[in-house]
Amino acid sequence: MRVVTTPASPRRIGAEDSSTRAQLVDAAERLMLEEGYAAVTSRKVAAAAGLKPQLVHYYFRTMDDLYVEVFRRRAEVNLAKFEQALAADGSLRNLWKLNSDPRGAAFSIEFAALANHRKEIGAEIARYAERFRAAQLQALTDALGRAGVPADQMPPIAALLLMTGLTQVLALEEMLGMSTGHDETRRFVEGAIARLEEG
Amino acid sequence: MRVVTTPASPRRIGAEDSSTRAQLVDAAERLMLEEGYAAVTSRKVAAAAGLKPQLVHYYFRTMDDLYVEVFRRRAEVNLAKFEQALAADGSLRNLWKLNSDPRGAAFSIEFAALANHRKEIGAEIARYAERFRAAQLQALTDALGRAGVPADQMPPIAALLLMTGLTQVLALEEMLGMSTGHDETRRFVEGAIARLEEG
DNA sequence: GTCTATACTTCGATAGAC
DNA sequence: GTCTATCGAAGTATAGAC
Repeated sequence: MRVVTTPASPRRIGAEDSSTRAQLVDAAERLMLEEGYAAVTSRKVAAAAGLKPQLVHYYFRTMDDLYVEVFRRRAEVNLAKFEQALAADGSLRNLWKLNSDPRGAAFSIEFAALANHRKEIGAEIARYAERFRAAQLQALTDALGRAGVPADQMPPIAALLLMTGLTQVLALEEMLGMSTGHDETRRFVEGAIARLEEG
Repeated sequence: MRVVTTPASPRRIGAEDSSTRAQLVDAAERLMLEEGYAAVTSRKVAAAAGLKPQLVHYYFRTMDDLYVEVFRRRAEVNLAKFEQALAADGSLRNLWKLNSDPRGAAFSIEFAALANHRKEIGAEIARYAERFRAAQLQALTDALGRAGVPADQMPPIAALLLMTGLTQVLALEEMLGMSTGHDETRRFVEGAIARLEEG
């Protein structure tokens, strides 16, 4: 399926499979990680890609369109990787490990801030978040079931939200240079998982 | 104690107790919540306060100085309120309730994004986060002790990070319009707290 | 102590040339 | 299908008038 955005303006837009366009998305992604979304301006993106600033507006009608594209591309890759890793090993331990990867924390924060006041970007993020949620919930429900944990004692959705929140807060604090209690908490969670899966 | 920022420039800066200055901080806070940090520009802040744009730079040497002031003022108020509420009722139930307040989630996200690439702001946030952490950890350690939960079975720091993460993820998802499983998770946590405190 | 006039940079976006 | 010349608006910051 191919979603065609309504051409509110008569202005022409470059082809989606252009390699120049891909270079711009790459540069925007790098900038977003290194300096935050406020630094992702048409001029800086172009400079980082070694291109002229006007090209950004040839390939993307607005800067928001570029932000959405950066998010979408990265999200698709992440989701695919995640589903593949879970298919290979659906254990609680692996689910926790996959969630603990702090790469992408900076990314999440930038987009959360963007979503905060850019309706279209918020909707795009919510769509992907729901897909992640569904995939993770299925995996966690299966894993808890195998470990013999009754759903009324620990509802899978509660376990999932607890795990998601914990990994997010750990990543955020590490970005701020805070680490007190992190190791102890990780040991606690990993111990609990080991006990669940081994007996 | 009065911290004097080094006058790297000879430019004069307005008095800290000026009411005009306070109006600017108010306006900046409002803008930050409504439109995000990227919308907190000297012109917009001034317009929202009904003042001239140049006044922003009279009272704040840089925009970052203004951001830090917005954060600091709000953080001090929050911390004082929190400590007061905990002194009146230090139960687990109240600790959970205080953390569940979603007001300020937008605020946290904006500043997390800012901290991501503004060293000075990150340091300021980390300072306050450490103070919050210490106050909460003390309260939670006491409450878990009263409930008879052994520390090696549920380390207070792990419980705190789990609770903090959960409330953050719930607030963030609600901002995005997601709410699946939230009620069920809240019921689960509140049930667990009730069981702990009632026997 | 308070505010304004002004400089100069960077922004997003479009119309039109190749 | 691809890129450039150019515009008007908005950005931060300073020097100097009251």
